[in-house]
Amino acid sequence: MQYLKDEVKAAIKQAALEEFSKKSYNEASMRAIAMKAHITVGNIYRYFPSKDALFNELMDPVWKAVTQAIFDQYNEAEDPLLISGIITAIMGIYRKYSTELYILFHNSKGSKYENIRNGLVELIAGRIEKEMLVQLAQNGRKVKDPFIFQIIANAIVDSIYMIIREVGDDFDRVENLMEKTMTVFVKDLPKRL
Amino acid sequence: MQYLKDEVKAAIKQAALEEFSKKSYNEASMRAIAMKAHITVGNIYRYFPSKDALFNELMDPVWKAVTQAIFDQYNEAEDPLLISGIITAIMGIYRKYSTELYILFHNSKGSKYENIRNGLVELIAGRIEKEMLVQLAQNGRKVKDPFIFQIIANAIVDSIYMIIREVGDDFDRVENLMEKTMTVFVKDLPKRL
Amino acid sequence: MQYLKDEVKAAIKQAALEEFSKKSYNEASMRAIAMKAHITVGNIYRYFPSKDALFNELMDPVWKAVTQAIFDQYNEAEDPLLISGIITAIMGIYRKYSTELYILFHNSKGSKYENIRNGLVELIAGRIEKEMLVQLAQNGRKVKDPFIFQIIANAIVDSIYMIIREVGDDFDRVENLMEKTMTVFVKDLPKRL
Amino acid sequence: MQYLKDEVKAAIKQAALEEFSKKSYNEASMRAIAMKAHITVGNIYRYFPSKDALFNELMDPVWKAVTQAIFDQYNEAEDPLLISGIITAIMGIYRKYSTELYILFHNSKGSKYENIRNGLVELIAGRIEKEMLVQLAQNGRKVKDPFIFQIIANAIVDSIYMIIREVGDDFDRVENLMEKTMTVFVKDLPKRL
DNA sequence: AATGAATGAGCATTCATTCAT
DNA sequence: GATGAATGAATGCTCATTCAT
Repeated sequence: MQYLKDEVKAAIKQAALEEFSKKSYNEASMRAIAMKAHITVGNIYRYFPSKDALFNELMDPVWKAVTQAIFDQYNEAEDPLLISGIITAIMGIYRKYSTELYILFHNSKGSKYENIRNGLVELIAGRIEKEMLVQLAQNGRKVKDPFIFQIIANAIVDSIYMIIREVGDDFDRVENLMEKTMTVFVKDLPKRL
Repeated sequence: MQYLKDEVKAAIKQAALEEFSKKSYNEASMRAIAMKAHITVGNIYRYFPSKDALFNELMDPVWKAVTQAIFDQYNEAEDPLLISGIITAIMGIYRKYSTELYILFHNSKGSKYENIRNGLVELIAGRIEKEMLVQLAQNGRKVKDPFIFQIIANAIVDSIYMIIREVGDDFDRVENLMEKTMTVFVKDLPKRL
Repeated sequence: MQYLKDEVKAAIKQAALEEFSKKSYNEASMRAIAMKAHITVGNIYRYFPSKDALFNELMDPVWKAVTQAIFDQYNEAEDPLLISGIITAIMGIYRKYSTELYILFHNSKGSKYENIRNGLVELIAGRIEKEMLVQLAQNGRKVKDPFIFQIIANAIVDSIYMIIREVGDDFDRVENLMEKTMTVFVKDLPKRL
Repeated sequence: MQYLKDEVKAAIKQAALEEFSKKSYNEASMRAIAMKAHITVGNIYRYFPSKDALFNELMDPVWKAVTQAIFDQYNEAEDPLLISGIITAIMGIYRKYSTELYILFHNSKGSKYENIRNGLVELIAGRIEKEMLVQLAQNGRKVKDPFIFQIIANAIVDSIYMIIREVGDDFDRVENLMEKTMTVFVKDLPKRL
């Protein structure tokens, strides 16, 4: 009866994925997941010890991939194209785990993942700031309010998500838009700061 | 006793505003609102038939103002400053309803207001596209993928969100960051497209 | 409507007292208490923030009285009748809180009070042991297994409870039996050790 | 396949014995018993129709032995050594069913066995009373309040409980403490009554 | 107009028991 | 004979809403 178990577990994960993409971790309900999976609430607990564990099992691969990408970027040599490495990494992740990435970014409130999007934004903002400050200093200029780096980084993260969500499987188009977006946001950035 | 009634209603709305700006619609509690308004729970229901109605009444003016701004922009004559008109409009709304705007942008998930963001993005994207296509045409250039306008518009709206969320009540700083953001994203945009 | 509230609170406490004298803290059910009090579960929580708090409010006076008695005994000068002070104190407590004392001694498993009976036994055992070892040493004798002091102390505590439960309001008889019990258990104890 | 069945049944009983000696009837879990018996939950129900039935089948022999001992003592000729006959009987049972006796005494609350303790107390109290009254009568003395016999009997039973609980499987120590307890409580009892 | 006590459905989680295989 | 997946009622607790006063 092993195949049945696998089927049910898959059904629960699928149902949970649906529920968590509509409601945040906190608002999602185990009852709703059970209903979507056509099983009883109690039975979910044969497969996952808790709501938390279920959410974590769903998020774990994306979380690992995203943190790995962040970690790699921290340790790699300076990249002339700035955050392009991160973006490539995230695109790879999205291709595999589109819904999970959406949940991780938008509906993880209440779970241990709720700050990962911020982490990514912080990382990118830090990268941009570092680079820009160097370039601006060469011309004796300053930045009035460094919060602008957060804004740019946030826009980048959001754009990545939007492109991949809307353009989906057209790999070339995604790549083109990604490149264009980076150009629009960061090319000659010092001139506009 | 109409006078008293108005006072109480105002107190409830004020208290609700505070509660909804700290917690999302679902997480906010009628008890907490009642306490903040120095009123009993039951009494709220003499003024508002439900939590939903209270939330809606709170959001209604901002919602109207924002949709009005969108509508006006759609119908108005071409603005040489691009989307700056919309931004100005939003800043006007923000000066009047900063908290409500914050709630509308960040805590309206699940309510009927959650799509107002899309409306804004569409409008701004349309504006940018129109303007840019004109300018590019003058130089005989084209845009490969017009989706980039959606991305830029989305980034602008998201930045508004973010600025309001993080900078909050410091009106001058909000204005400065708004301006800088617009500069970074759209100044000399044709050159980067 | 204040009197009503007091009535309901009293009803809840009464119902809880009944439930907790039949089931241990862990096994007792808030639903059962609600039913006995002819109210809904949710309403209990208007009066007590948790099962724990309800139990504690019930047990607090007895607990304070018992620990006070223990504390007093620890600090008082040596009493020639050994534990008679404690016994008197406990008798006083029982007259006021018979059911609560029963619960405290027999049904507090799972609560923070679950070790108080042991504490009392330990205290009395320590007292007896101290006294006996002195007396035995004078005759060059020893005690083979000091666990016997625990047994005697336990018997004393249990007897106190039994006497008061069975004899109840007949103060003189309780006193007589208490005295007789102490005589039976500890008079000339060194000779029997 | 009767042989196999017997093995499994024995394994279940052994596992249940372990579980019930650690947790009370209510707190014990069929899952835990199944795991300890290296068997599935459902399979237990082929051997025992319910948790209750399993508990009862486990307790039955001890229960029978104890009640038999009580019955025998009631009908037997006068024993010059007072209640020592009962104690000897209980010690015999203990040697055979130490765990079951422990469960019967400490974890049978709520089951049909919870009153066996009272039976024992009554029997022992009757025995002591009878014997003491004879001895006291020889010296022309009386007992003021015969409830003291209940108290002594209760203390004895409680001590048996306690010794078994705390000393557990050290048979020699149990026997020594049993003997010492009897000495402390009933040796030269007439002198202290 | 206002109070605040009461309700009832909801939440995550557990567990004895049943039953298709 | 045995499996273990599934059930359903129970647990403590929360909260928007209702209603007698």
